[in-house]
Amino acid sequence: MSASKRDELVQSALKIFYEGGFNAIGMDRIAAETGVSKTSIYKHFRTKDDLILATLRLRDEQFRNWLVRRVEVLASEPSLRLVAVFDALHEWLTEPGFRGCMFVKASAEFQDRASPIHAAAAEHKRLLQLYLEKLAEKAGARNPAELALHLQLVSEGAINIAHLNDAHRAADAARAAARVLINSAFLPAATPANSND
Amino acid sequence: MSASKRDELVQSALKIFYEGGFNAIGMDRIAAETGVSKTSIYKHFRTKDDLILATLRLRDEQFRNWLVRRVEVLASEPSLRLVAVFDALHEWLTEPGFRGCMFVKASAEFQDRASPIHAAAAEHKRLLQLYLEKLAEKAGARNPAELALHLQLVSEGAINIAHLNDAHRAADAARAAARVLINSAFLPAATPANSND
DNA sequence: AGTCACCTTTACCGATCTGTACACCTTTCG
DNA sequence: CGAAAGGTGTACAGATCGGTAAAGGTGACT
Repeated sequence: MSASKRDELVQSALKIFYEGGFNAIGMDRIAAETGVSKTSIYKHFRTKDDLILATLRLRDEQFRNWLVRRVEVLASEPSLRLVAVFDALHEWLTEPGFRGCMFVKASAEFQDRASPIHAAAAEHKRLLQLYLEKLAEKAGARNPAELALHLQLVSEGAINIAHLNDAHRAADAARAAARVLINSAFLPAATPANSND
Repeated sequence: MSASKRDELVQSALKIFYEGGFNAIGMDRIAAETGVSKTSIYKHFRTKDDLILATLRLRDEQFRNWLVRRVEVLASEPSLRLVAVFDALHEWLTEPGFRGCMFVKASAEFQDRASPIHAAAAEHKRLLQLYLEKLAEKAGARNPAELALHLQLVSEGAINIAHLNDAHRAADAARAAARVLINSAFLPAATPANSND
């Protein structure tokens, strides 16, 4: 009972924070829109930051699960899954309710590096990078860690630009740029991308 | 007098907002840290949003000027200037005071598409894209608009990841990924990146 | 010297913020 | 049927939010 109620609360809070921002949304609004009284909310979470952390944990879990499963469905061969990541990304960016990355927003509103919220956002990005790295590894990339980071830069950029300008254009461009980077990472060291001066 | 005082105020507010966030910083704090009384601030700006808009305009001007001049110094040939953009970016990302992109933060805290602040952030990104497009055009890229967008995705992603994780790694990776994308954009259509299904 | 325009300080407004005290109601168990 | 227990809404506290009114200072120009 209490556990599932709590999950519902976090799920609702997630949506409200995502659409309205963390600082801009007050606990009164959370209580009003979730139907859970403020007193009860503070029974489950000692502070607002704790509630925000819980929503971020849920978001991290939901998003990564969604991405992994979507990629599994879209492509079965390891070499194709890297591209499939950007097909899944395309789907997300062009969704009607798309409002940017929740963790980017969280890190924008809680800049203090000591804040657990900032740390949670950083951790989410690290986990995504790790996922890409594993995909690149299975696909047999020359340098999986490097390719993963390159792809993450493109995907993060696409998320931001999609939020500010044309989402379709950004999503298409991300897919195209990713293809170029992926191809280059499998070529027999034709273009040494990491040549320093 | 009034004009330069105003500029000083905006300059100081820019720094304070950049380090503390827009919603988190109150006007009392702006008044206290700038030494300008709240009454005087509201003589120059009717609302807090107006002050924020002024800081964003200043930031846009300063950043684009800095980037253009830095690229001019770092490379004289058009074909090399595209790479130089990422050398300049590297310098910025690894600065001690780097705290992410101010416009990303602004758009994160003011998500409403009707907000002039959101629009200002979008405009900034559009202007940067235009600058990259002009560079790509002068360098003789096959598809300047597409290359510019690809490079912007990488650069935006690097700004975000640098803010959350290792800045040096992100900056290096951005430079490497940019080189790959630039090289590919000058090859005689060997890898058609924009091939749709 | 006197006047005027501007800037500052101080105090304040109503609204909203996070977080809490307390009385109430429901549920469960004896 | 009654009583202990725990979740519920109301109402509130203390602080801070954006924004303003009014009075006191300060300097420049005539």
